Amino acid sequence: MNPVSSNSNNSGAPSGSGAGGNGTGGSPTFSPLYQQIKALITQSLQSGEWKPGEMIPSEVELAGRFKVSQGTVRKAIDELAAENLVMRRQGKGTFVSTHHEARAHFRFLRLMPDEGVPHHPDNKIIEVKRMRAPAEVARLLDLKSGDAVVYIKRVQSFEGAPTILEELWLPGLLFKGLTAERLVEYKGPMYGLFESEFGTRMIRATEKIRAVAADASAAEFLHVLEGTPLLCAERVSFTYGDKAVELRRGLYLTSQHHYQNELS
Amino acid sequence: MNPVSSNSNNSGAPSGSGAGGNGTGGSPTFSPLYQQIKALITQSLQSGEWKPGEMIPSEVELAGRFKVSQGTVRKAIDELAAENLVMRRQGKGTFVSTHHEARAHFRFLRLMPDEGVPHHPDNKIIEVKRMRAPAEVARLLDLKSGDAVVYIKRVQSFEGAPTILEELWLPGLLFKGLTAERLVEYKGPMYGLFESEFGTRMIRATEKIRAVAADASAAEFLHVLEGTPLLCAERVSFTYGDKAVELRRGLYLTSQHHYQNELS
DNA sequence: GAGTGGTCTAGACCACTAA
DNA sequence: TAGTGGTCTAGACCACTCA
Repeated sequence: MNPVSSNSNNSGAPSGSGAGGNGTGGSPTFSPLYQQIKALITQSLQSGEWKPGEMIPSEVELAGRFKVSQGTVRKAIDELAAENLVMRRQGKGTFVSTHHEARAHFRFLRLMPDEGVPHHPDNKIIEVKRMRAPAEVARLLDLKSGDAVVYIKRVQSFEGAPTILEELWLPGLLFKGLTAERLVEYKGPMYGLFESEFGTRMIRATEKIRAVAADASAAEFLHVLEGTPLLCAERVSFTYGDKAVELRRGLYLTSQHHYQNELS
Repeated sequence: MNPVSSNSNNSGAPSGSGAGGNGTGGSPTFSPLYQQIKALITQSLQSGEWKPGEMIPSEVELAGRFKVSQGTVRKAIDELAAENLVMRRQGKGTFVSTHHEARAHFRFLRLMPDEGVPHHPDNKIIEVKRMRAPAEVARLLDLKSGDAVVYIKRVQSFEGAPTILEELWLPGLLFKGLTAERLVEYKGPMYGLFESEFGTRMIRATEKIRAVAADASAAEFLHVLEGTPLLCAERVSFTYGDKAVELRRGLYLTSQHHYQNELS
């Protein structure tokens, strides 16, 4: 239970040479105590010991469990909160983040209406199938070419206007029971489904954005002329441990919407 | 010098009711001590007491100056560092951030080559003039319609290939001496020039991104056919106090480059 | 060796939430 | 009233930089 007893300097004693037995085994990995605590907490999040939406143990309790001061636990949790893995609520506790929240939606859905308030999209599933990963998909998802993947194609509409044409590729091993029926009947963001039903939580993502011309197929789905400029966002999403678990290629019609970004 | 003595609980005494005289005047603004310290430090940054690239006083010295503990100063600086206003360097000190650094460049230049390492662009100034702000520009820059603005148009090339066509609007009051000659002879990022010569430091920005078709003019500058899909980024930049100080409209050719973004 | 930021502790009190 | 996170202090030591 005790974290790596590296430069142990605990207990009021003035200390000098560590009483914890250091300098022996000698794995070359040193890191601050709070980083070790953070890693331990992250493990519990990843293993599902504390599920999305649930409260994690209080700072005082974790401090006792890990045999460190509350301040050290606090710094660990501070970083986890900054990374949106947990959310702190004064007077209540610290809770595991979940995609079943309005706040999380807009972290990953950056398309905003030019005027008016954001609406939730209507989803229409076009296609769901299992297939072998093409080389490019395999490379981005860190799979072997030919490994099983789930392919999803859908259109999202705002106020009745088709606006997003999206294709997704998911590792087949992680999404065994994913069917078109389940996708269709599920209301809410897809990441919520992934989190609840498949235990895979998206933590962060990288996107590469380009402008492209609508081909015949895209033009039909989005009700525009072939050649219409579309915004193309290629996203790779990661879960705990920086493991890639989703490839998504979205085509956005940006005549009434824009991709909102903050630079800081 | 002493920050607002609100819920003053300093000096080892057990304390009870504040000795600092609270509950009298009663401005309804309460904030944690470290936030007040943060505001004071930000003021010094804004006023130029410590200039970009310079070291700010040490935590110990600031703690003495503000009559608070080092931990409180530390928390204030932690947040400023998180907002990229200052940079900490262990063993050396805390330094005011500057745009004259490779690190800062890529926070605001998100266009990356699809292959190979990023290069610095060649800039070609097309036009610089003073004009009266159109209504739309005035609105976004929080000016009155008709106020003086500086207008800049330029093309940026990577490896000889024109890739970015940019228009900028700057408040005339803040950029009085800005001339085409100065822009042409200056090497490096424009924000560096703004910071050094005009004392205006860009802190953060918001961008709205769309896909558009190249018009005749853009097509000519970027050496593409009219109608070619281009990525259009409309940026509003802010300095201290969330004051808008730049409007920028960029057209990006994304056949060999992409806009890189991180979602977290 | 002096000075800086970085880590860690121990303890106090405050602000908020819910029973 | 009890429990939670949030703030603040005081002091110790570590890791790094530089003269």
